[in-house]
Amino acid sequence: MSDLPRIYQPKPRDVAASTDLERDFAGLNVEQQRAVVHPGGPLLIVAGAGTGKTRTLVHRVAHLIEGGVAPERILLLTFTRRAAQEMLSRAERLVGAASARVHGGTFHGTANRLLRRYGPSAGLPSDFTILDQADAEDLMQFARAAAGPGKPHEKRFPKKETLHWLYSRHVNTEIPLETLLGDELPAFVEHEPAIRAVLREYTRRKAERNLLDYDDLLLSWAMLLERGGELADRMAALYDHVLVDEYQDTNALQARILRGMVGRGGAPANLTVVGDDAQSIYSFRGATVRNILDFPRDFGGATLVALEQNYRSTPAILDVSNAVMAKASEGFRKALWTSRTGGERPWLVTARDEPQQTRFIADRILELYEEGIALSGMAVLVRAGFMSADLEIELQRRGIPFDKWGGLKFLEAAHVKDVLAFLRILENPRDEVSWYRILLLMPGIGEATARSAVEAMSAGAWAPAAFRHFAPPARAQAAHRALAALLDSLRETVAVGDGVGGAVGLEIARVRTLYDELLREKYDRPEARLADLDQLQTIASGYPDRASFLTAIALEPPQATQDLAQGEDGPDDALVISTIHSAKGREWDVVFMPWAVDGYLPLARSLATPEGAEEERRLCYVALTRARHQLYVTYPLNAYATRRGADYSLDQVSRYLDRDVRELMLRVALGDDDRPARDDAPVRAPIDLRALLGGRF
DNA sequence: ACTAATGTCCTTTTT
DNA sequence: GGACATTAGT
Repeated sequence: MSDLPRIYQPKPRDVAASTDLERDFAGLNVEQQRAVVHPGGPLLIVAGAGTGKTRTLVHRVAHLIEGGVAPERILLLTFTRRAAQEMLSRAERLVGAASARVHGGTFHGTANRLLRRYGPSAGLPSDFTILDQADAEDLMQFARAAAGPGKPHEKRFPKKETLHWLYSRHVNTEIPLETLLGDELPAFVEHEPAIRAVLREYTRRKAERNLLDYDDLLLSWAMLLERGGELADRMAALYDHVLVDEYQDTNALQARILRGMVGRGGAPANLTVVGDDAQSIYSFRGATVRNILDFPRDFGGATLVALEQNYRSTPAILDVSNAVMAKASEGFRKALWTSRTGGERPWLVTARDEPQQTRFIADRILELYEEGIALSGMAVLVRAGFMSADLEIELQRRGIPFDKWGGLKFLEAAHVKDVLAFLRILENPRDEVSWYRILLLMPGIGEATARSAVEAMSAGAWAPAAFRHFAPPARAQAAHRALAALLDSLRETVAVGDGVGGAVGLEIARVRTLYDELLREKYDRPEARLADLDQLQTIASGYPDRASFLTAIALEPPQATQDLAQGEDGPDDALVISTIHSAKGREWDVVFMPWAVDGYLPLARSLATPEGAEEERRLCYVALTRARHQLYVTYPLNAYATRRGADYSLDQVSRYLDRDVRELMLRVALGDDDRPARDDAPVRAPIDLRALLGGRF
């Protein structure tokens, strides 16, 4: 494509890197250049969608290295590890292999790395296990049972998910517990003492079992820095420059970490943050736009650069996006512009019902494909994972390959978690949650037997023998024997395969000699689940050892099949189906946005607060601005959401597509034959009925 | 006393 | 389809 920035193109070998760098630098606009050459001290780049934010960051990294900063003394914090990798590989084309030494990753991944190294001097053993959210909630369940209110729940007590949400929210936002309870969960205010007891118990159990949840990773990092002393100085001295992408989606805790990592001892805070308040969509995780808005205050003397020239989308798409944000209630007022011209108005397609909406999208994808647009150049963006179910079936039926991003169910599936539980107790025999999970799988072992088994092991210092010598009731004896034998054989596998690539895959194979049988009994159609386990095995074989596999799977879940597919089948051409959240920072030639109805976008649940509704608007904006050339927004006229008690109909076009927005779009109605009827000449209503009605008196 | 089977409600977004 | 509560069955 001719309008691709040069930086995307492979660098000819015989051209010196610096020549490339200079030539490309000239292709940046004035604001981008300012950001790139900013010497030091805090820098805030407010970058609208598609304004070359990534390109600017890449150049800044390259510029720093060219200027003599050692690559390993640069830290690049991004939202996903993949984003970091993409930037670093682009930087490599500018300054060569040196950029590979730049430290890049997510906040959580970086916390993990630093804590394994510096934690031991602060009483945190380096072999901690990381709990993902589901694990953390399971552990919360145990804490709830142990420290919660007495057996009969006289009054409703919060469930494990709610307790975990409360804990996480408190840690990430630093809002006091009592305030959170009063504002968000007033029904549980009276339980505050019991809730505190449960959270204490939760924390105690994590410490006792050497477990860290996602929040602990950040919290420990922050606290090590804030405690001061030699350890903090050494961590802060690791980096000369810190760059943070997607700053609008960071939270208060992450801001604390940054304050600790830069500008220690009066040195200039060499911190660059990039973000767009209009794309802040992670408040449910405690992110706050305040981080961006307060940046100049938090880091004195900050330089501000605003990028507003859009290089991604056609003016027609940009106009619609801008119109959606024009009605936003707060935020930096800015409008993206482009020097390009042309482009068709985005379509607003009205379908009769969901099946017709689905058929339209599938039809259109095939048409565009035949016109020469690769499937991988198209994406379908939805508010929530379940909204693409019908489309996925249709695509499968028609043989259109697709990758689904976000809402990855693979690692959450019960059978995958079951198998992982075996690996986890090998890695950390004190992992009570995994023990329970495994024990309850076995026929003849129920809750009571599992509990006494865990107690016996705890008494026996979690040694392998403690389980072997546990005496189960008669009905559970066969199960106990089989499980003990498997665990013993797994420990042998470890001894043999230690340090050998593929050892983890072998362990999984060994686990499956027992587990596959259980799976077959439990499900009528186990094939799909068995295939998942095959895939898990393949993924695991790529890791050098069990510990790194388990850590990777908690921090950076493989993006479904695609990480795998790239190594095996080569570059498959596949359509992308993604949640809007997971589409952040990406772009496609053609974007479809189905379900543009009130209730789904905005999602009904999010409307409880005005802030929630505003975030949904930004979500809509993020989706629209992913499109380069063509944008199709669709909605069905008749659809129903089945909800407890009152089913409600989804029959209103999304409130964010108000009249001003719709006038910028091409109205298309689908007929009974599915043929799109374009209304190419939308006229403003020639008569004003309101005025006529009112004029009678 | 314990496990297995049945019934009921709910289903956002992610490190 | 899954998590949780309840009931049936051993």
